[in-house]
Parts: sequence; structure tokens; C-alpha cells
Amino acid sequence: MQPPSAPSYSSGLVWFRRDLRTEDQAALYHALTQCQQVHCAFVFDTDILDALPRTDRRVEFIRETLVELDAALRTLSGHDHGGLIVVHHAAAADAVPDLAAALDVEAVYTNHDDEPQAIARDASVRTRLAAQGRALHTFKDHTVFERSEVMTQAGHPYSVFTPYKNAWLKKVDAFYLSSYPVERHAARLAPRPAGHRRPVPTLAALGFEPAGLAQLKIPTGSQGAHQLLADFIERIDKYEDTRNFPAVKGPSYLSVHLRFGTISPRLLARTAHERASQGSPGAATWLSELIWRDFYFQILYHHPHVVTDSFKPAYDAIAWETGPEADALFAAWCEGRTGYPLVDAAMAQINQTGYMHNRLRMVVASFLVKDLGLDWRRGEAYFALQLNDFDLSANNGGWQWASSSGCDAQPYFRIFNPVSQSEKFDPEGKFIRRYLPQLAGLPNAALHAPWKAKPLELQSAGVQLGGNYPLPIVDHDTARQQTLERYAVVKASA
DNA sequence: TTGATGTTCAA
DNA sequence: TGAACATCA
Repeated sequence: MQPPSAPSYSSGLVWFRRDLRTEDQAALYHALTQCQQVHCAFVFDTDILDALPRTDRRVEFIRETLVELDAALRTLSGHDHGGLIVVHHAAAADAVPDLAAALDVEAVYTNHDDEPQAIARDASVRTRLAAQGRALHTFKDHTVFERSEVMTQAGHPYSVFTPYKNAWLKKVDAFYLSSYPVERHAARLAPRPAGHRRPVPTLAALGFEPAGLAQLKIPTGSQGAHQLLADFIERIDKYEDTRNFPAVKGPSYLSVHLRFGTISPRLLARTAHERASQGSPGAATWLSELIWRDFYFQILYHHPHVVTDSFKPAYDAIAWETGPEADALFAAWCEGRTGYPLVDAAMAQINQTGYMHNRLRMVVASFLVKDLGLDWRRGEAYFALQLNDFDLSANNGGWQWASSSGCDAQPYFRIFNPVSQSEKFDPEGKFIRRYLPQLAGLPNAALHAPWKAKPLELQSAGVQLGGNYPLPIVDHDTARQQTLERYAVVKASA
């Protein structure tokens, strides 16, 4: 017997978005338990894709993943034509209600997406479905806790991470971390209706060019995610000791899979939580990173103004550098031509692979804002285009943290020294040499600040400053002073 | 009858 | 996990 609150339909449609898996998928589970027949759809949303350059690793990642998801749904359903309906290249706000009508489903099921644009899109879809007499049911799926699930005693959303984390850990239990048993109900997956049996469209059909995911060895789909997880489980106990060194294989590399939902956040949190409770400090630290993720989702939900403005309004009084010189500095940062090897190597990493080590994200962000005096939003926008794992909430949170304008951000007078960060976190220069081969011949002592190297060292390493490697585009100590002055308006208005 | 123990279910 | 419900001697 169904509880009275759970609806019961003859047919429903699951709209996949950033939850591209069958395992432990909230919307899919609820659809399967509430509908006799369940259809599945994904929309390559032109409202998002049209703004992107024609080569985008993420579009390729999604496409590869959909091919796997389609096969997984077919296997689960047990019939040849079970599985995914791809509505390609349309505005999702139109395509979903249209498809719901074409299939004549009573309800559409999807998972919460709390980015402001997604909220607006989903509200419009809900209205259009309602006009046809159809329901839209949405569920938490991307985080362990969302929206207003973790609140202060006073009933406010947290804006400081540590108390948020403590409350999160206090609230979490085995049930919140348990998986939705999707497989048990897979028999209700509908056969794909005739007229909807097209294969997943090719990249070319979507108007994109190959981005070389295979060469980058970025594993896609649920299978790729599980492969990475298995590898990380072997290393998780060492995570705390290794995670800050970009030359070391310390991170999980699962961020892109969390982005597209090719692995369940609950599964990851459960794995980390179990291991942490058995006394693994690495697992506890990694769990903390997952909690940061929930924290920033929750911040974006409660404070959507962070998309365009500083979390702390006082920081909007800061005057950033503008004009042609600032534009030239920005271009040098983007292209990894700052003359600071760790910054340039990090930018080479993001440009070549779509990934950047987390420590380096902080270093290059601090450099853009506090050495070049450029608006954090310019860096945020560049990351948004380049990062395979780009997520508005975490990216915005990270940039506002670095610029000190965010919730629980570092204080404005804390300015990373790009050379000391380099000496500390890439002491042997392994990471720098990997991405800046033109500097590989320099001794370790000269690698972090080549402009201080002896002429003979440079010569024997084949380095010509201002030639095959740039001179520093700014002097850190001078820039530091200017930044303190630039940020003085914050103190004044506080 | 009732308390002890097992099962289900929630999101 | 833990509340609610079911079963049983």
C-alpha cells in the first residue's frame, strides 16, 4: 500500500540533467516507484550550449556518458528498446513539456538544480506542464544535505564553514547516506516508443568538434567514475598528506563525475564517512571537501546574489584595474605568461586538460585578484569556460574565497606569495617541469623565481627571460602593497 | 495481554 | 539511523 502522499501514475518521464547514472538516482527511483511506465530523457539544452565555444570537453563528456547511460538503462529494463530518449539540441524549457505531451505522461521527475537560471527554467517547465495537467516532481540528489536542511539553532542558514560542517556531521546518519534501490524497480522502465528510437546524437550533429577526451584519458560515465573511485580508495588514507602537492597523485579526480552525477554523492560520502569513522584522517579530510561542496550549494541557494555580486556587499566598493593594460594582464594570466612558473604551469594544466589541482586554483585565483588587481569575476568566468568540473556554486565560492569577498573567506590582507607557495607545494619543481618544459633545465633553487637566477644558470638551462619564458609581469611585493591600498575601502565601509 | 524481537520505510 | 508497525510465544 502506498502512503497517501505518494502519487501513483500510469506513466512518467525522468528528465536527466546532472545526474547521468542509473545507480542511486533520486528522481529515477521515485518515478519507478510511483509510475507503472517510466520514460527517460536528456536534453542538450541550446539555452546553455549555444553560448559555448565549438570545442568543449564537457559536451564530449556528456555525450560519451549518455551512450553508456543509454546502454545501462537498456540492460536494467531487460528489453531491447528500453532506455533513453534523447531530445537533441532544443531549448529544454520547451522540449520537456513538448516531450511530456508527446508521450502523454502524467508527471515529469527530475532532481533539484538550485542555480538561479535552473530555478527559473524549472519554474517555467512546471507552469507549462501544469497547463497541460501534468505534474513536475523534483528531488534532492546532488548533495547529502541541501537548501534549508542544515540550519543554525536560530534557524538561519550557515555562512561559516566550520559550524556548518559540525552541524552536518551531527545530522548525518546511515539513512541519509543510503542508496535508492533503483534496480529493484527497473521492470517499470518503458520500452522506447516508436519514433523515439534515435541513437545519441553525434558531436557533429550537436555542432561541436572533438575535444580529445580520450587522449586526456578522462574516463567517462558511471564506469569511468567507479574506476576512479576504486583507484582513489587505495589512496584515500594518504589524502591528507598528499592532496596539496600538485605533482603527486593525491586527489580523487572525481570532481567532473560529481558535476555530471555519474557517481552518487551519497555513495562517496558514505565511503568517506565509514572510512573516517574507522580512523582514517585522509578520509575525514576528503569528507570535509564533500561537505564544502554541500556548503557552497546551500550558500548559492540562500544567497543567489553571489552570482553577480560579492557575498559581503562592502567588497563591491573595490575598484579593480580596467582598460587595455588590465586586459593585457588578464590575457597573460589566461595564457600562462605571467613569469611566475607555478602560476603559468597551473594555467597550462587547465588549458590543456580542463582540470586544475585545487591548491593551484587558490594560487592562481589569489594571483589574479591580489597580484594583478583584476576583478575576481573575470577569473571566475574563465574557469567556468575551461573547467570540466565547473560548477557555479563551488567555482563562485572558491573565487569569492580567494578575493576575500565571500562567506568565510580568507582575510583581505592574506595574500598568497606565488613563490613561497611554489617552494612549499612543488619543492622539487616536478609539476612546473611537467607543464613548462622550457624551464626544465633550471636547478630547483632557481625554478620558482627564474628572474633571480644567475645568468649562467639561465644560460646553461637554455632559458631566455623575455624570450622563451617571460619576465614577471608584476612585482609581487609592489602588487601586495597596492592590494592592501585597494582593499582599504572595505575597512572604511565596514 | 504484552514485551521482545524482527521488518519496513523514510529521502 | 531510528520510528512505526508486525509477529509471536
